[in-house]
Amino acid sequence: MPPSSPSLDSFDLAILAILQRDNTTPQRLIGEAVNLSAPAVQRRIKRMEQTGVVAGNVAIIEPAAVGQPITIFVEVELESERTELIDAAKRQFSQTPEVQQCYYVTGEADFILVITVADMGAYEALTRKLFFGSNNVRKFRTFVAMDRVKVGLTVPLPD
Amino acid sequence: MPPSSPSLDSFDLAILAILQRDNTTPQRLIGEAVNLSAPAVQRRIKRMEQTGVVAGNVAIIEPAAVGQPITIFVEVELESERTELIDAAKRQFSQTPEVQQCYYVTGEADFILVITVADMGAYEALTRKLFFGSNNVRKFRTFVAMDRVKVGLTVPLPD
DNA sequence: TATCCCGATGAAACAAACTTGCGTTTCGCA
DNA sequence: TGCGAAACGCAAGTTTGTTTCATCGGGATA
Repeated sequence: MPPSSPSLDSFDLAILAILQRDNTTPQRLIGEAVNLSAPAVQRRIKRMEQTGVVAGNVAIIEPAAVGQPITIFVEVELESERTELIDAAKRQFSQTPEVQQCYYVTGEADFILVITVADMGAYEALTRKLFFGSNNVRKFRTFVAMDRVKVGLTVPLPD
Repeated sequence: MPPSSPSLDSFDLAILAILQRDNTTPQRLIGEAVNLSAPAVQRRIKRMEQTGVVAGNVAIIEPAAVGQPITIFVEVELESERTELIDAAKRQFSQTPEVQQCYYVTGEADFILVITVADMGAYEALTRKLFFGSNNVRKFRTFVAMDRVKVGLTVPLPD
């Protein structure tokens, strides 16, 4: 459980705006941009990492470059919404590497998945494993991405 | 346009696996993990960044910590699929900060959006701007995320 | 088979960035 | 007015990133 965050001031937000665009930016440059010394920047970053405001620092890999050029969305509807079955589904989706993102949602579906695969054959095999293999999936709808218009985990920051 | 990548060997893939989990890992440690010297690691990373295999280095921000606790999926169906209108929609979605991800897809919808907002009021306002404001949106379906089961841009890497 | 060339490597030197300690300032509150 | 907590900047120390350079194969060619 992340420690509660004591709320962020405008310095923190300005720092976050930079880091979520490029976290290799030197603290010195960040400092110049926000009018703070490098150590001050460093302390704030450290605090936000410890409190969970910054959830991670990662390199973004181009899927096509590593043989996973196809992105697919799937809406999954379950037969039963018993808690244990929901949890079992969450667990299975989480453990599947091809499932890049998984959300439990309200509405006409129960889950929405973002899946990354090498080709449609791989997707077909995955559906067999994840959906047909489970007798708790009532149905699922597939959307193949023709264009990844905007991709990222960037969050809009308040002013 | 990213320069073509000459294909990656097992060293590159091992390095990528580490970086997409934590890109603050020192090159020295990466070197130990993959049996390479730090300079060798550094050259490979640099090359992969230049060829576009590594598309970015970013901090992941917890949306709830910056006042955007609600994640919403939207399937958007357009009235017309004329190229210019598609492109106009792509442009508008790309420019909207609350639209974190946008995909142009095949199937029963034209676009799938991942949206981040502070509350349902903000979402309602956004729908007015993006969908009702445009007379090219035939309909849209909303899915509110109750649980962000798995989030990230991690790509499965070949062995 | 010998030779040349190319690309990648590791060791070491170097530069840059990160991190810590410390004295000072600021600000809220008694 | 005085006290304490929190944050600051500076400067020193440490770690990390980067460049240089000599060397090591692997392949193509003669």
